[in-house]
Amino acid sequence: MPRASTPSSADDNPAGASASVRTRRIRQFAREVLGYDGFRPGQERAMQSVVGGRDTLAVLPSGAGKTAIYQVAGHLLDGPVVVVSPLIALQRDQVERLAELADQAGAAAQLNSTLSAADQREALDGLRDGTVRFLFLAPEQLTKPDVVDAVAETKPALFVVDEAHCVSAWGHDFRPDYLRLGGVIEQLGHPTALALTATAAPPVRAEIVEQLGMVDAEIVVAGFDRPEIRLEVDHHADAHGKDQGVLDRVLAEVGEGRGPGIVYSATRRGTEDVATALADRGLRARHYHAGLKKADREDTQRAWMDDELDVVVATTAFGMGIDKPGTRFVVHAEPADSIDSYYQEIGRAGRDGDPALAVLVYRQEDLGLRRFFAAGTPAEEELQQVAGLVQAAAAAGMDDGVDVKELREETGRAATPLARDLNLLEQVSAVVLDEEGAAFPAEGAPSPAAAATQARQLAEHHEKVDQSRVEMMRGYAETTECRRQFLLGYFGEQLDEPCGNCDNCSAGTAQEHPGADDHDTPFPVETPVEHTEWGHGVVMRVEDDRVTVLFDEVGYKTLALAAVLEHDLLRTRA
DNA sequence: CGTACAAAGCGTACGCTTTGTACGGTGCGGTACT
Repeated sequence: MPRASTPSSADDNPAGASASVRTRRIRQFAREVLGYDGFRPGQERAMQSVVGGRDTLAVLPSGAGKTAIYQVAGHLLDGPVVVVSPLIALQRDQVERLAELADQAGAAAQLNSTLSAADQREALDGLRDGTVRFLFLAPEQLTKPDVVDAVAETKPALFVVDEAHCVSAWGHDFRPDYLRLGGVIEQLGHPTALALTATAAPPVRAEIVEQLGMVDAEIVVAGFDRPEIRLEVDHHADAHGKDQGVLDRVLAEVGEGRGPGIVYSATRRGTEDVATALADRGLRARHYHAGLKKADREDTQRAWMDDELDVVVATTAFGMGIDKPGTRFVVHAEPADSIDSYYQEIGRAGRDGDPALAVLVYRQEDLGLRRFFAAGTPAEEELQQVAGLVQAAAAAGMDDGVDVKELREETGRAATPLARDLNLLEQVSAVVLDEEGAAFPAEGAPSPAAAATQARQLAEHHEKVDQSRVEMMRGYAETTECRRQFLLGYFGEQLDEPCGNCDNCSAGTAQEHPGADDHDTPFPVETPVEHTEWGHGVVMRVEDDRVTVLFDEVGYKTLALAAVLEHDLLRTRA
């Protein structure tokens, strides 16, 4: 693999080359190596940005060729490409796909715990000697100093975070190493950073940019609308009627030849019940969730891909990396935790471009579970106790720090909340966690009481935002306006006319309402505003009698326009 | 927050209602044990 060590001309160094030279080389690579005769929306702009050495966040739909964006960089830039990918299965798929192009684009390798120690060493050696151009790994790998050192030595040209919404969705509690990627990028000498995702609402985008420490980031957003997916919501008052409603919907779709499809349920138990009921009625149905044996999960996924199933009934465990273009419907037995999640889940239907259906079978009470998952700000006393124990251990000269196991013995509480407490304290710079997860007081750490206050405030902020995201999900379920206008508005995209392909448009309840350029609206979409109580925000959505604002501190709020005007609640910011 | 299932309460002997309580999702990596 040729790697120019000292670029001799602009042509050898695309990062320093003029935009027109970059354009020429990108197009040449796309045509000759990838076999493209054109680009998908946003794709070339993202390539330009990355090859020009600029940090980039690309929000592009699945199937829009996100992989090609870093392939081109791997080809045109001097240095390897590190790709952070959330699932080992995804890493494996990507390595296999790149292997087909290995001659021109350079070999790819993965680094994870399923490999033997020898294979892990081989991957890093390959990166070092230039035979490996693309290294795929999970964020957890980058908590190991020897991995970071080995990667840093190779002076990577590009640091890619694939499925970058995970930074926001999983970073806070579930997989906190996502929040440490910004530090890793710094340790690597800040190579160009590229974040890729299919769905991210404006606040999620902002968080990705912030957490990764992206500098002057170019944000490319394209192709959000999926007009081929029909949007419907079925309302039910009682639990039994809702269960029946789910079955009826699936039976009708499959019965009339409009399968296969996915049913999403919020609980593992739910997936089993629905799959059993559908199988009893003669459908080829299986359930899928993270509690099943690995072999069963793999076999269900294989059967799904091989057209052996009418329906998979699954929790959110089923999805990322599963791309079946002929999926005809996605039925939700419970609402998702946010419109971000919902849009990603229904986006698995109709990827072939043919008509598809997304139905939310809705009961208001089902939002309770989502509210529960969004809740859980720890008590300040609890945080203070943990911060105090970490400090006391250090003061007593315990060089190994304090780990969750010791905290469990000291406090008698469960490991999960303790790990969450430590992560919160880390985020407010009160403690530092080493690669083994042991906690030490941070340099210049605030007192345990002050740290606890800050950590509680941070958790409270996350909770408010998460709860407001649940509320937006409710808004989608209960709106009588055009559902597609609602969805796209949530992502900051305006659809000027009602879509004509949702239940509200069909029923005639979706009226045309004032858009962004309507001068009668006191607060047009995207107006920065200031609320007397909630502070800074941006108008996301305008209806006849109300306005939805996304506030920095408390997330989404829908306000009655009459009350806003009467009490002067909102002011336009310059 | 809401549900399911168990335990206790009711007021008169087994069947019903009320109260209590546990549980709910996503995956990496490493370790213990076959």
